[in-house]
Amino acid sequence: MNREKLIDVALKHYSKYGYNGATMRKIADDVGIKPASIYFFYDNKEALFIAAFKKLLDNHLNMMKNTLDQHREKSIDQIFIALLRGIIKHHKEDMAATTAYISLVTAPIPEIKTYLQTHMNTFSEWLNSELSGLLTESFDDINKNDIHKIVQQFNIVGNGLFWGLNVYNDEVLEQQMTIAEHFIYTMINNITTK
Amino acid sequence: MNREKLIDVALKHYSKYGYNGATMRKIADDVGIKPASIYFFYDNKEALFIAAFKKLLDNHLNMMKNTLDQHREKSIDQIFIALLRGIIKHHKEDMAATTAYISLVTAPIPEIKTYLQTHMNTFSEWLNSELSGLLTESFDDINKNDIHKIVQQFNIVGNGLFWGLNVYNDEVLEQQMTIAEHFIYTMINNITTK
Amino acid sequence: MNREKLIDVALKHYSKYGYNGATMRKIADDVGIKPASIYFFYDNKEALFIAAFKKLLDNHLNMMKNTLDQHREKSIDQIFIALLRGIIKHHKEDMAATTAYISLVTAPIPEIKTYLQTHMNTFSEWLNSELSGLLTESFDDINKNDIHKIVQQFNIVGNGLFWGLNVYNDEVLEQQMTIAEHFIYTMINNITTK
Amino acid sequence: MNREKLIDVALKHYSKYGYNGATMRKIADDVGIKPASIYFFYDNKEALFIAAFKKLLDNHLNMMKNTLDQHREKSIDQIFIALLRGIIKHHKEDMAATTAYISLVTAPIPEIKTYLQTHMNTFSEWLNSELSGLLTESFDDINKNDIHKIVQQFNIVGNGLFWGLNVYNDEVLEQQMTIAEHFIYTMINNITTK
DNA sequence: GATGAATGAGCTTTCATTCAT
DNA sequence: TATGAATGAAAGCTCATTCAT
Repeated sequence: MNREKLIDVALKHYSKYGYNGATMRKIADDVGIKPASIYFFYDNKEALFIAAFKKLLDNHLNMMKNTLDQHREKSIDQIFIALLRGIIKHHKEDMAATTAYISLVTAPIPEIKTYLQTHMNTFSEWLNSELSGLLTESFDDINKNDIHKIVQQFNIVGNGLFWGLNVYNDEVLEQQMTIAEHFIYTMINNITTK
Repeated sequence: MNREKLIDVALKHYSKYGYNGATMRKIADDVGIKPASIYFFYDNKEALFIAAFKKLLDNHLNMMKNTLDQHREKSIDQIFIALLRGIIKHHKEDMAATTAYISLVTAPIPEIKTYLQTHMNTFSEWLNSELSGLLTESFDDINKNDIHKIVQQFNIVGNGLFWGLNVYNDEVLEQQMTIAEHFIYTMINNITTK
Repeated sequence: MNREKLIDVALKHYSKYGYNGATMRKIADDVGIKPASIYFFYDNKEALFIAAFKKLLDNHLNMMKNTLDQHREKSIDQIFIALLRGIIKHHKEDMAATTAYISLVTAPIPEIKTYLQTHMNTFSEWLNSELSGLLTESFDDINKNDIHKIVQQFNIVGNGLFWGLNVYNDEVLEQQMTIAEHFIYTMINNITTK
Repeated sequence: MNREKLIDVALKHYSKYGYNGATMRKIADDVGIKPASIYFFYDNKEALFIAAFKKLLDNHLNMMKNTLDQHREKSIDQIFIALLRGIIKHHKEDMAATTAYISLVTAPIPEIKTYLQTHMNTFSEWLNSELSGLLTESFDDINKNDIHKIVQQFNIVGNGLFWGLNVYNDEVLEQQMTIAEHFIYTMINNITTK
């Protein structure tokens, strides 16, 4: 279907050329239609990209939710590690989406920035509450402060791996993933043995 | 001087609007000259931006070198922490440069990508060798493998803070910085007590 | 139709102002459309002019072919004279095309020069073979060498009249045409009475 | 000297790129000065080119005068042939000047066109009167009408060779030159044997 | 004599968008 | 649904020219 295809191609071009570099003509060419035809589906360029970014962020959120659901039955450290691996795998598999995602941070459309901000908050809150829930379930006597600290640690490591994705080659990235795993083990172990 | 001013304004506009969104006219307006005058200093748009990006990356490297030099006499954990704080402070103080830096990763000019790659390698190697040197000086019996591991851990945390810079508000960021400090202490402590 | 009209106007402006002096804006104005619209029909300025020059040279060739066909039944000297008169008439009637044609010799676009060279060869060969055929039909015992000589003489006179077209006024030109006629008669007579 | 060098380079660029294609910058580069410096020697672009064209046309006239003077003592047919050979040699030796000369016919500056017209008349009158003088000296009883006819014939052949210069290769051109010689002989012979 | 710096005007071209079909 | 044709606006860039030094 064209509506969907348009969004995918728009994202691809956005990740390659930026918002102003992604032109209606090139997108239309890539989809196999004429530029004028895009306007049947979307009112204008901005509307097309807002739809595209919405999908991008929704995908990101859904991926994390799915990853979490698939590993819910595992031990807490395995879940944390699975989430980290999920982040990396998801972004590696669709680097176009990943660079698009990064570019959003510097997007020139105000509405996009607002939308991104909202998404970030939603995502943070969701992750925070999910990880908190998991930790409470696993450790009876864990206090709120420790939970908060562990979640933040997870965020730092997750973000560190994510940015590394764009900066290092596969080999270095895998080394960092291994180190991150050890880090998770130590983190969880610290709670247990307290 | 106009040559220098042009570069700064170009970076500002790049960080705000991306490469294609940063127009010669707007840059010229901002500098206070006419668009045609830019071409007296730089052959074309690409040349201007390459010069700007070069300066951006050089600044980044110099900042890290200076930060390190200023804290060289301190204990190893204090140096690591100072570097992390230096990264954050430097990027916070010039967010325009920081978003420009991030955008470089998705820059549409091939020559830029190559230049960025080279810079990244230089930077990584420099950081790696400096940190390795510091660790060897501080701990007589530390082995190569452990050094490598610690450097990578530092990279993860540094990158995590860096990306957090663009995603979280000041409060959360400060929390993460505190956590990162604890992390550094633990890391160094682990070596000492081995 | 605009595609055709564009070509004609482009030629007119080329003959008046040269390649760099013929601007897309002025051509568009003359056709009655906006500059941007030209790009719907032709990829760029060069493509437009190449199309225009192609038509110019094709017209020239066709005109010569038609002139010849219209006079084929006449005596050989009358045919030769008709061709000369045809050349002059055709160029006089469309001086814009004629000056455009002359300018092609000094055109700054390499592709044009190549195309012109090819056309010139095609034209020369066609004229040579046609005139040779006519001469062989008219004179049983004429030898190859003489044919070649006569064709070359015709070329000299034709070119002489053509260049005179751009240099002399109508009166002088008509005198030269009369002289050229006498020249043709003498030339043909020489064969007959050999 | 720069004034002279400027003119030569200007002509070269005019012959290559046309009036609008010959830019002050490129000319300055070629001469080895800065564009602003041209304005010390010539008020503006038009003044520079008018000076250049003036020199071009003067050279042409002088060349013809010299050629004639060098061969004045020869027989009339040899003089005519020498003039034709002189035209070809002069133009072949400086094709840049030749194409510049041709381009003048289509020059976009009105003042140039007027100047060219004047030159053409001067040149025609000079050639006419010189050739008439030579013919009168050589043939006592030649009448005015015949003189006029012969001069015009010479013009046709001269112009034919000249245009051939731009259209044919060296081999064909030499063939045409030979034919032109025969033509001159016949022409002169016709008078003698009348 | 020469030029560094600057600019108004204008160039070719691209862009998002429109609208009748 | 889709597009051929068109366009206003603006892009990057070049040009001839000026002028203080």
